[in-house]
Amino acid sequence: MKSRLSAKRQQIVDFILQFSEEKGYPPTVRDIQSGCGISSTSVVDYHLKVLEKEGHLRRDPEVSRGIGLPGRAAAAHNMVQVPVVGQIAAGEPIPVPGSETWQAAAGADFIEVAAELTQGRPDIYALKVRGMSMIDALINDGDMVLMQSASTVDNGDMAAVWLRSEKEVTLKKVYMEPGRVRLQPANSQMKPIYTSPENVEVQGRVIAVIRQM
Amino acid sequence: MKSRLSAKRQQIVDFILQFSEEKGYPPTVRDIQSGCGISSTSVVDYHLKVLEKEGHLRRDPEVSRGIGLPGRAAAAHNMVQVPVVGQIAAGEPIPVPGSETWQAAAGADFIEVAAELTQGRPDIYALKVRGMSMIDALINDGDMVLMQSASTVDNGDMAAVWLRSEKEVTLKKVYMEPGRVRLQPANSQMKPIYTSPENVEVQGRVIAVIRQM
DNA sequence: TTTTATATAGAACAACTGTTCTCCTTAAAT
DNA sequence: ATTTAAGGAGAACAGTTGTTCTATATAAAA
Repeated sequence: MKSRLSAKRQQIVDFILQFSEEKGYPPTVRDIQSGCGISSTSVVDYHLKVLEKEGHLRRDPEVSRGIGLPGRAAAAHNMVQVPVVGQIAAGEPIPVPGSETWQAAAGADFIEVAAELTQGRPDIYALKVRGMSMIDALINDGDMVLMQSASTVDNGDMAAVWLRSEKEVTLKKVYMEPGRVRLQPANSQMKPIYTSPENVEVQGRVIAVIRQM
Repeated sequence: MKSRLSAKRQQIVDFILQFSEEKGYPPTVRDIQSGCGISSTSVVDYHLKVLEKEGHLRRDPEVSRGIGLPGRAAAAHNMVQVPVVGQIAAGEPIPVPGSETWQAAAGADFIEVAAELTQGRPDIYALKVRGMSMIDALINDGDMVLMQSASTVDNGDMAAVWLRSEKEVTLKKVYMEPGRVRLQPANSQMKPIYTSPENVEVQGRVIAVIRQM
């Protein structure tokens, strides 16, 4: 379908690519005209028509900047806006955003993270750690924790659990054992905590930790 | 960091995002108008102006479809490709990429991080932590450390230092004190190490730590 | 009540933009 | 020499599109 391109047409394709990358939207016919040193819009249109027929690009008729280069959709860098819904500290349950509360939390901020980090999972939110109570999870004051809402977790998942009797939230690896729950700190030098299943309430799964100096 | 949006404005941002993804180019004011059920173009323009002032999008004046969402189509500005140049372990100096080695490292991987994390600093690279020797810096096996090349650091900076006599690299907060150097673990419960200035060789400054579960 | 900030409408303008029409130029093929 | 194909130039048209002006509505603040 695609044939080799003449110098001029290759220049046009290159220009469209570069323009799109730089500006975030495709060029107009006249952008291409001045960008490639062409004297008339009709010449640009002529080349674009050929390029489209040969399959080198796609045009939406009568749409301004309606030019698309194949394969550019996949090249889009994926970023995710993650809402920072609150802080996590030892003395209180973590704020889990409900489906509606999601939008409502006043004054909420966002952090941008690579989609790679969330692995496409929905309902991700972030918490800023306050205090040093999570230090045995290798998480320090000021760290940002990416969370996924969950009431249950798989064995070995790092999770935020609320300990009812201690009235404390903690980040630990959770292991269900016969008759009890083992909460294992991320720091293997530290000893696990054992407690009853009734005492633990899983509030979310830890997706990632980001610490900025 | 961006503030929360009203329902209508959130709808507009969502529409721009979806439109851009689908079509490959941003919508016009009138596309947004019909797409969001707004009765006048001036209302769209009004909301776009607010959204731009609040930093939720960027507009190129008098340019058709001149709307750009941060992190999406024109993501090149908001994302940074950071090369993962190697691993960091206790037994060896960290591999610092030279200006030319930068491109040369065969099979080098990259991680995409938000530009927010690097704060525009150049010469950032990443190291994957091997082993548990950095655990007193609250850094675990498998963590990704963002580094900036540096041979000197400010007092209190978290840095990668090579201890000559111990033949060991470690991540600590560095404090220059009269006649000695104090290496303070990030975990304040742990005791600092004191050594001579001749024994420490600063290899880089820690910008951020990313841990993925 | 008056004022102010926010949000919505409708209309209109001027510039932007895709498209098309006619008229060239060049080079190879017939 | 004539034809044909590919490429180019200039102008003009009509629909598109960003922008602005004026007017209205609502709710909070003074």
